[in-house]
Amino acid sequence: MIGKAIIHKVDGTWTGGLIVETEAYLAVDDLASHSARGLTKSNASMFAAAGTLYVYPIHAKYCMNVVTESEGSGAAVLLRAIEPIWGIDAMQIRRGHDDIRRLTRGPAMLCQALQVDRRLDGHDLIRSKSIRLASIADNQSFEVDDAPRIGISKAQDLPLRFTLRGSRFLSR
DNA sequence: AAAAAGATGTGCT
DNA sequence: GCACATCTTTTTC
Repeated sequence: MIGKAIIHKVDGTWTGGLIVETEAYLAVDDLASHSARGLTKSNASMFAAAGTLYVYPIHAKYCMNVVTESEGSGAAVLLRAIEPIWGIDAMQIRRGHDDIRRLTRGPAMLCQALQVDRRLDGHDLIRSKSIRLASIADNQSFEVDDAPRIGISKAQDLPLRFTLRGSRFLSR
């Protein structure tokens, strides 16, 4: 998913950018994953079909994930940071910062900049007209680094954090 | 019913 | 670098 784009349209204005940092949460043998203890009302969309948006609340903020496996599996990729490209002025207003590097440098910052909240949970990122994944560089290759995931207390050894090498827009 | 934990961010030192 | 605001979900009593 590194090198793809995420875009969201609100009131006719698109915001979004290039995905530069993600973390994978697995369907099996991953105690840090929300799917680890089975399907509940709050994590239901993580068990939907690949391409579904899973938005969950954390510490009075939101984070967004892309479901990555077949319906019923429970695997998803957390979008942690993007390089801002579209609607930078709108994102600056939503975030309350002019500094481009402080707009989308973390999963909750990203959701605030793109105005993503729980109403979008369960949306189809492939077919939606307003929030979707996009390819902007089909013939370009990207160098990706991996490392342990950030901010979790279980399964800290798994190298499931992925970053675009050399990006200036990573969360840490 | 009550309390704690959580895939976080900010502000202050 | 550390404390803490803030709120939903999950766990405990």
